[in-house]
Amino acid sequence: MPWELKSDRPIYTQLIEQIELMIFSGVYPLGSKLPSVRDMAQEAAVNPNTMQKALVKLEEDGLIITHRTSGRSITEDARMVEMAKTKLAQEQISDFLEKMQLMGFEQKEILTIIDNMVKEMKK
Amino acid sequence: MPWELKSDRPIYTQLIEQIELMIFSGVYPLGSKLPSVRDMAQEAAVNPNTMQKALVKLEEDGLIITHRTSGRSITEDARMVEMAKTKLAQEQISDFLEKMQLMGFEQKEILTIIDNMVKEMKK
DNA sequence: ATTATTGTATTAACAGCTTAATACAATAAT
DNA sequence: ATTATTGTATTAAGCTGTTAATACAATAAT
Repeated sequence: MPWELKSDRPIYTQLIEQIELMIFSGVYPLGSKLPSVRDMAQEAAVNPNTMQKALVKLEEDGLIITHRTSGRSITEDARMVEMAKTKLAQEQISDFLEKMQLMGFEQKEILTIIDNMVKEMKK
Repeated sequence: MPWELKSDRPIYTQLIEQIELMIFSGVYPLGSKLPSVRDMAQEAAVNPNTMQKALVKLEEDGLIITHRTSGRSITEDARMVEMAKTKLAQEQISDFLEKMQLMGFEQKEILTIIDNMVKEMKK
């Protein structure tokens, strides 16, 4: 998964989101060790300070543990990860539904549209 | 519809999005006159320059027409509005589905979740 | 013990967004 | 004709995000 960074939003927030996704989807398994700030920064082609900022936030959220001089690792608390994942999913869904309704789509319409798109993707 | 402006993204982009929604949903009907930049800025509690920036972009996209000294109005080209609306909707849906899949949800799961949420909303 | 690697902190510079205060140009309203 | 309203442009200031270059502190590796 290449790092996809656009310029329309702060980079560090995008880093946070993408690292979250990698945790949720198991790219970084529970308890696994993360690369160093410098390595992750280089891989994402951003400044170490920017990556640092993202990692600090993820630590505040409890998804990442910092071991002062031996790097960082993903938390081993599966419940915490699951909760964060569920919360994000619900936000995604409600934001999406709200916006579609603001655009004037009926709930029934929305379901139909998604249904069709999912069928398309299965092909 | 109160203006909802967060500080995590440029305000002018949020203004663009919200005005688009108002056009798509008919709050501003086709051909109708928009308030002046100054009035809209005051209503949204932003600087006139910021509102101006958003309106200029909407004009570039063809959704708004500028009448040099007598204000702006929504385009009367229903086809153009419909196309912009469809394009936005498709972006919303594909972004949403992509993110849910990155989080590790199966397509079937996603449909079920949305189905349930829509049923919830109907109550 | 020494070295390398880790996270962390600091300072400076630059760019973009936002606000503020004006000013100008065109024209609708009077 | 005059006035008011419209969009537009300019300049300055402040803030945040980003990069860059360094330095420090703690400790794992040797």
